[in-house]
Amino acid sequence: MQKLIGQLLDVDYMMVNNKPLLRIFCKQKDGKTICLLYNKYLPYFYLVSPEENYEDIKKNILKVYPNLKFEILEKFLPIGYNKKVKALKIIGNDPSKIPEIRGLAEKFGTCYEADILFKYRFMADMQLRGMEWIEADGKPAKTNTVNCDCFEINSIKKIDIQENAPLKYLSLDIECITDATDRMPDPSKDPIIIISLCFYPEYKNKKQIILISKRSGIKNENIIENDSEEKMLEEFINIIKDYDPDIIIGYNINNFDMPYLIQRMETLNIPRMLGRANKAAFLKKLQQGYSTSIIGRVIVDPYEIIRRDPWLKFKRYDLNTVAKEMLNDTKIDIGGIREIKHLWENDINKLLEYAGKDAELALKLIIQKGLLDKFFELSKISGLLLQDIFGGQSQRHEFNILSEFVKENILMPCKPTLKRKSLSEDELKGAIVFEPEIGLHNNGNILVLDFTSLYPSLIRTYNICPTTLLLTDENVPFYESPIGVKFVKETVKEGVLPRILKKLMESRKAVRQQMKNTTDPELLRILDAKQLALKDMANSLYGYTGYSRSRLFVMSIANSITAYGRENIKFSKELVEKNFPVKVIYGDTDSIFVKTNITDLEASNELGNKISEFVSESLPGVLELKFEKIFKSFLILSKKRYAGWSFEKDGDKWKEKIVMKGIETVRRDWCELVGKTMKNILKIILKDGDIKKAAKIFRDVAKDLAEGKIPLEDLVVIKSITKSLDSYDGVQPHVELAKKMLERNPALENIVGERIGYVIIKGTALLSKRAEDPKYVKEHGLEIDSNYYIQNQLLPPIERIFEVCGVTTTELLEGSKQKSLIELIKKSSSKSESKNIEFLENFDSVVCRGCGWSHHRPTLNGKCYLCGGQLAFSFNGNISDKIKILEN
DNA sequence: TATTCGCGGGG
DNA sequence: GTGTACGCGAATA
Repeated sequence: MQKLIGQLLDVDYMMVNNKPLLRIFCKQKDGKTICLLYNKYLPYFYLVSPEENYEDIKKNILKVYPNLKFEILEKFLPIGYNKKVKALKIIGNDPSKIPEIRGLAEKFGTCYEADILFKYRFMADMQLRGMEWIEADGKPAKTNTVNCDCFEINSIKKIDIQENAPLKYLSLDIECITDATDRMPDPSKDPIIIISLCFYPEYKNKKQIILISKRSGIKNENIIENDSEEKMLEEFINIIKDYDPDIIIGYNINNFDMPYLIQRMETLNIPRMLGRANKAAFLKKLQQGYSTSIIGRVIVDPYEIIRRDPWLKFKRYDLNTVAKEMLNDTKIDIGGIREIKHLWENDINKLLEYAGKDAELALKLIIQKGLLDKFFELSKISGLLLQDIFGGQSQRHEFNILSEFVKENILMPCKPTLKRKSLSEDELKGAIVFEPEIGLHNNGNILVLDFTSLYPSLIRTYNICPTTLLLTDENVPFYESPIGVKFVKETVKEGVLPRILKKLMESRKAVRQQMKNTTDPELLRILDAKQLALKDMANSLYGYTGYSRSRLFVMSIANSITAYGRENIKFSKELVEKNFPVKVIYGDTDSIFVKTNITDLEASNELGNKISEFVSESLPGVLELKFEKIFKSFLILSKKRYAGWSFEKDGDKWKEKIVMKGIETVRRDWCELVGKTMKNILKIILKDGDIKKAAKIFRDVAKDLAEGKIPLEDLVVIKSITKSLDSYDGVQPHVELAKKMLERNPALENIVGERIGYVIIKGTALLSKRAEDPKYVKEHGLEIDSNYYIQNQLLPPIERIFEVCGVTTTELLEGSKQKSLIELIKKSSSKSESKNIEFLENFDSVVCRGCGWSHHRPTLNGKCYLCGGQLAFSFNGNISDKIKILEN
């Protein structure tokens, strides 16, 4: 017997002699992988029915499944306080037979925990967690089913070790060739020609190896030539086995490289032995996309991580853009994807360079940017295995809660079988958003105060949990939510959710404290990832209670949380306004914006702290209203859309910046000019408070546009051709341009998948037909349609900003020295809204004379899209006489 | 205004 | 494998 210590990487099982044998893959401190084998654990679930029925039920089930075992245990139901029941534990042998047995059992009562994955069933019962350390007693075992040292173990338990074992990372990228011109390559026909691999740490002193499927006499020790695609794939499998990575990385690997590799191996009849056990890599087609599992390894897709990270906002998420933004590095330019075939035949070195760089970039993103740090921590905090942490948040909470329920003898419900849309009649009522005082506020600082993690704090304060829900009249102290739902007080029984949150929030506090006491950058990075993971988990638990497919979905609980939230924020608003010479001009969910009559930063800071202290003292439980920052000027357009010039104290210095919420400056369908101009204008309005100057900036841009002084690059809009050109139904500018370009240069041949950048040029044709290639525009000296750029690109996002500052669109455009501009707009017949420019100040909405519908802005043809009736201007509810303008 | 639809990344 | 996405803009009624 020996003591084994390792970090938990993966768990699976195999059937041996009709019993499951668990295989627990762990990483030792020195980086060596071991596999622990455990055969003393069987699958089971619970059935709840009146106790007197259990003997009959057993007999009935045994008739069909004679090998099952039973126990009757005392348990608590998950929903409702103190609901004791006798539950029938049904113990099976083969985990994969459980769904079938459940089907039968469901005839006799309600099943619990009948859809917990076997590996998680085991982990929850043993209180094990993904990426946490375990200690086991075992002796060496021999098996040919696993590719690392194995031990047969008798016991296993979690132990506390902070550090992480060193992991091995392999990044890969494949290249294919196809004859098809209008689709992606097809693994049943089109070969893989290159597999490029990048290692971290190095493999046999190499950072990189590139495999190719033919011999062309390249002399390079990092290139391995093969006689055929089959041989190349076999070599690939050998390298995986030999290097034995823990993490496999690739850009969009989940939805391209992995599914392609696996399907290709299937097509060519190559055993897909990529994992640490004798089990083929497993590919599953989902509704949309794929999921691949490889025993003992984790597949990591930087594309998915980056796209889902709210802090990483880019215009596009292709590897080139992301690498440029995050690494200041780029892909190798081979002049379009259809060049691959040409390079494969004529310039293989260039192609190898290209493939090599792609794998390298994907690896760099993960390693240099520490993208996995947070996920290691999330795995530890939620208990999920690392490979499952990239899915949704609901699974993270589910396992965490299950582990707690196991400790407290509470049954976990099965996932609700999702019926139709309306599971219940009442809906989730959301948070409160105060009606904002629209416009520019710059005559008195605005203080922003936030409830620190509002929903988690509410759950803790009022002991909100399915397990504390008071369903019957009992003589115990309770909290009653504003919608009349009762939860027993923590003095009676602390809820599971409040306890989980307490743990999450208190460890976050501790981690942040620890961060203040360290300067080691490596440690700081890990600690920051940890506190972020803790914050994520705490903040998303509320969402889980209101998620209709949650195992613990109770609408009245989710509604109680938001109701408490509304109550507390309203209470705070009134308290602040009653006790201080201020006015709350806006608030959303967990924040209030307090307008003061002072402009001094230090004085504002003092007042902010005073308000925070005063309100927090009056708030119940762990609720706290924190003073967050000061806005020297604040521009609010509508609910959830504002910009401000913020000041935050950092030590004894003030840090200032422009913050924006709900106001976008980057959008796929906008050219660069739009964002640039917007930022510029907002800066001037907020910092200088000079609206006239801002308006002048706008007019200058308009003027420069008309005079052709704006660089073409700032006017380009880029869109992709996603399918063959004739399969597009409507007319879209980039599609029309692609057609044109093809006509001019038939050698382009395949344009599908290409990104087309276009500008709109002057002319009388339909807008879409006037899309043109910027290069062509330069070469032929064509004139861009400045009117289009003003009306369709600049004006829509910017006019609202000026409008709330009291500048009408008329004024905005009139001051322009380019008098003809207005004329131009008036005459332009394609856009009726342009014709209204002159009269904008005379109406506040556009109403249909037929159905009375109030439109936000005039429609293109001047007719109501609901009933086809004529539109008319309306001011203060009165329909204007100037209908003629529309009809002209 | 509500609701559905389709797409992203990759070769 | 006792399972499986999501969020958003555009189009449509």
